[in-house]
Amino acid sequence: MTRKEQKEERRKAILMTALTLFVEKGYYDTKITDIAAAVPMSTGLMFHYFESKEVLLAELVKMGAEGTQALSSGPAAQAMASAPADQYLKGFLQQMFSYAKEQPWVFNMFVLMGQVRRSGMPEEARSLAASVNSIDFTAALIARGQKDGIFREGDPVLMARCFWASVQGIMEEMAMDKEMEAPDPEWLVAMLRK
Amino acid sequence: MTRKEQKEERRKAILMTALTLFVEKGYYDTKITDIAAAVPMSTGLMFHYFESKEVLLAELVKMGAEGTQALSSGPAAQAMASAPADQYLKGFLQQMFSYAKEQPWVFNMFVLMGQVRRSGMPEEARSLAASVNSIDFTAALIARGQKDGIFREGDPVLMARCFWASVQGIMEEMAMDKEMEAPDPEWLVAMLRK
DNA sequence: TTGTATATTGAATATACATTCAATGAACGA
DNA sequence: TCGTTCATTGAATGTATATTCAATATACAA
Repeated sequence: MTRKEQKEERRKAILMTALTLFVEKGYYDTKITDIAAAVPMSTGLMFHYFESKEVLLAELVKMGAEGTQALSSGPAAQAMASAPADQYLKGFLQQMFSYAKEQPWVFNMFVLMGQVRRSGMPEEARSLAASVNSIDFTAALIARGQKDGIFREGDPVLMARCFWASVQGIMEEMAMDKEMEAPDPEWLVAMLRK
Repeated sequence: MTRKEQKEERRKAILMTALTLFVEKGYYDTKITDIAAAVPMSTGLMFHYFESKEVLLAELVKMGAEGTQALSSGPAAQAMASAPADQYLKGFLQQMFSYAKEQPWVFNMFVLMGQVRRSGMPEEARSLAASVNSIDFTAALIARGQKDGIFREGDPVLMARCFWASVQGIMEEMAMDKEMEAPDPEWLVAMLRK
């Protein structure tokens, strides 16, 4: 393995460790030394890999943004084009909730993105996260569901915002209590149903 | 007005200012100087009224806890005993959402309580907020709704947690975007309906 | 093998804030 | 009116922790 690959690995290890801690304890409560100790590595070395804590967060958010981008253009987006709106959303949630245990980082990333977008966090990360827009996509989906007569009336954008805000709330709850069971995705989709 | 009353007034002003800022910018991003400037008052004077930032937060959380307590034992609780479960929950949400504009502090308090309970925050406040338990109350309500055949099957406790987590998510969204319209409470109650 | 670049460490430094404090002003009781 | 107590200020201090740095070890290339 080349030196560059090694470094890349190490960076990933730091990113994943930080992600976990940020979601578990919050950004401000997670000290650089906490991350370093968890990786593990010396405090000083952290700055060989990331120039600051803010940049580390921004990097995570960038990953999250790219992932989200990929999701809404990749094969999943194709599936959406064909599947009924309610089925698509249920499938998405099913996936995300099961990730909570199998691929915690995907789940944590989702939670972090939401947190960064909302609560007080460094501005760069904030605006990066805010630029990710799953609302328009979902609103379009909801509008289609309304045309098909399966979703209730109402402003699709507002409905989409409420839908994701609810998902966010539940995921944060799950993140803070690892024992908590996932909800039935149908409960959430029922918010939208006629 | 007596000296003591004056002091009490001033304390309340600080508490309300802090509440707003904590919800708008987050606890850690809100500096003592920000609160002082917003009240307005000198930085040093803050400590004449509250011995520390943590205590200030704890005080707010205590208020919130008492308020919640009052809610679940006061006249509202009586109403609940008689009203159908779905009607009760819808009424509660209706109230809370309309407070967002008329009595922002009630709304903000609700948001703050949820945030403190979850994300990384000083331990004293955390445990205070965690001690407030609206879950059991709601779970009982849901169980009754299930008996009456209006709510879907499922663990009432899990359903209650998901319900409040969703409400929390939506309220945080509303808190960060003051322009956002409130959802129709029915959307949320629909999570529970059969 | 040797020299150069990179990785690693932990202690030293810098900084951002919370908190303290000495001084001043305003109210209030005697 | 005078003295005592509380309110208020802004600058000084203390502290936590992010960040830097000089020193050392390790890998790699020639």
